[in-house]
Amino acid sequence: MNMKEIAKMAGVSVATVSYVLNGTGNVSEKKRKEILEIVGKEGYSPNRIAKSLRTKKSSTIGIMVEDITAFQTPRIINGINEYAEKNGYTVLLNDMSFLKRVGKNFESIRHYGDILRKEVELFEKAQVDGIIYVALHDRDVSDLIPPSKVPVVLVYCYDITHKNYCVTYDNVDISKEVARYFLEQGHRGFGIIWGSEGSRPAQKRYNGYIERLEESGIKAEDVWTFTGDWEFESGGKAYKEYKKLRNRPTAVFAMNDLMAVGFMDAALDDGKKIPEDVSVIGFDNRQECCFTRPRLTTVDIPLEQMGRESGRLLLDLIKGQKKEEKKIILPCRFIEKGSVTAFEKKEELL
Amino acid sequence: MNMKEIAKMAGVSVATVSYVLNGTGNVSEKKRKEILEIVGKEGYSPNRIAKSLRTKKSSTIGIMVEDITAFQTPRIINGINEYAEKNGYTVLLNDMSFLKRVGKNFESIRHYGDILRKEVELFEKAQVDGIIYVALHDRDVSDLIPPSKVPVVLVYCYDITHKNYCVTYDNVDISKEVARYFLEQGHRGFGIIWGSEGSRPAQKRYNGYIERLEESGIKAEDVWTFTGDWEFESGGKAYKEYKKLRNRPTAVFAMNDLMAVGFMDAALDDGKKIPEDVSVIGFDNRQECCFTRPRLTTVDIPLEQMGRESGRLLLDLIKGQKKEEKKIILPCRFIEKGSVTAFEKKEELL
DNA sequence: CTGTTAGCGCCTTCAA
DNA sequence: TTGAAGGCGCTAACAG
Repeated sequence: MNMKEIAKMAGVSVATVSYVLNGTGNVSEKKRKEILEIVGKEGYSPNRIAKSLRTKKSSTIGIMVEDITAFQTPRIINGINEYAEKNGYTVLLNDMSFLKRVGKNFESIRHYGDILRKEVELFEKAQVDGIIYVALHDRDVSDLIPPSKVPVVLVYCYDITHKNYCVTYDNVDISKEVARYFLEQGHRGFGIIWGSEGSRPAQKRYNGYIERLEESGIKAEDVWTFTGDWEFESGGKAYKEYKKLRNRPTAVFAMNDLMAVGFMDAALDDGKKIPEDVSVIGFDNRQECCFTRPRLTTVDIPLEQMGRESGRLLLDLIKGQKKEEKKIILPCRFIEKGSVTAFEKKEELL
Repeated sequence: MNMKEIAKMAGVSVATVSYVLNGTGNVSEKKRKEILEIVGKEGYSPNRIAKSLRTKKSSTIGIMVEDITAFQTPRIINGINEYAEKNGYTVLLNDMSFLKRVGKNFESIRHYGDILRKEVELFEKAQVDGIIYVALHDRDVSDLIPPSKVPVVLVYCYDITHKNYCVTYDNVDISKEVARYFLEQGHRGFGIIWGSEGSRPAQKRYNGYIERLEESGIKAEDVWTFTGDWEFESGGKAYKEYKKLRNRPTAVFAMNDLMAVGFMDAALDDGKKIPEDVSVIGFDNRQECCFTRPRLTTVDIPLEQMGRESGRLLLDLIKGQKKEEKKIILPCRFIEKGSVTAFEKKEELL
């Protein structure tokens, strides 16, 4: 079934059918209805390939994901896909499987420039109208993504050169929220387990946490700090250091769930009670950590929403809209579970 | 840059260029080289859209996933994508987000026939050469997937009518392996927590488990059985029943990780020690369960491999190969962790 | 061995 | 308001 046949059935020319279907041109209401009826009855819809060839638009966007098995990726794809489909776009997926290739050594992804170039080319050959790049780890990816003829939006990463559009989440406010929550529960001794050194998200989480604590009169130098590397094992190392302290904080904010669970695991192995002896809050709301005992209080990143917003941004860019702001920042959500104890006699502790 | 320009530069006709690029037709070695050199220098590659329009082949396969946030989906996509890309195919993704729509009530997916039809049509319009359908839950999906003009392969589900090709994993052998492992560790009292009634995978897991136990002289009627519904909560219910038993088995095989963890959680809440008081084995190797205390001994499903094999099968079908066998069954892998105790004096227990 | 040419299905300019 | 016709880039007869 093609336009020619529809036109014949309706007794009009293909042009008229095209006008009706695309809402271009002026067609009398009568013919319009006749044509639409036939189109409906026949279940006809234009051949996208032919249309693309003609219009140089494919109504297709490409999603490049650094690794689809990374915890954040599926929810982000979910958001993108939802938005794209709702707007008549189809999604091409490309998974670069970087976890297998580089393990945890994210920086070495830089050496895979040829793969990235190849994938972008692949997408361009497939005539995608735009590209969304979903990172494996929240980090600076400036100059990583090769220049492309079509618009590009980055998700779950950032670009210090501000050359690229990116969609990310807010670290500062939610870290303040974490501090506030600890304070509200009556905690007065605080610790923080850093992600890797030099990480911007880590710096922001630190800043937010400390700022809120300082508001309540707690000094930054009184906050116990341990620098980890985002991995489970460094949570255990953090606990070893924690144990050496004279005044052990009752409230520990780990900058991600893996370190939080590593810390908890080591503490439990050591016979400590959680949350009674030490309370812990994580970050990421990873599925891996949803059945720990106690359940980990944590922070959920708005991944679906990041997906949707990146889709929206990309489609706007495709339509030629100019965007002043290169960065979209979405708020996180605090997830209260069971890894923080509440002190009843809050006043006494002050 | 198009073929015409390349042809002009090489002083030949477009047909010759096409012949060279596609390896069709006979072209003199000399012209061949000249053309390839120019193509290489210009970084030219044929427009896929135009090619598709002409050949009615898109070198694209569509993946329909019932839900990309289901635990098995990303690894399956990973396998498909890897195989497809290696063979020059591009992947279109379509996520139907059924978890949001139907929750755990998988059977009601049947009522979403219109969505399925729409998605298949969408893929057909996009001219995919074949479709892979990835289910949310391992169940019978016969007559669920609307007929399509292109080959279809189902993954992580089955079709009792044998109309469709499907790729799945072996339940029987691995369940025997579970029983064997318990026996080897010296266990002599056994239990099993069923998935939902009427589930084929559950029946097979039961059969394998029991068969191996019977080989060692344990009678089926002596195996404590509880019927759950695959969910976390039913693990807790199972524990309540378990507690009422006079002769409590030391070895419990839960047919999935969620029920296993639900059981463990209830047991731990009740002051029991795991694995000392009761040992547990799960099924699925879900990420959600990787940080329980103790770590859950379980069964890993070969998801990436299922993805790769479904890709291979689909591409073979696209090329017109006839396949005798409608079903590909891949073996699972036993994952030994810490939720099973070993009795030292195994002989005495016999 | 190589070139000419007729479409694939659609959009869009131009003319009526 | 409508229709005729060219062409998007490519493939594959067919002719030479």
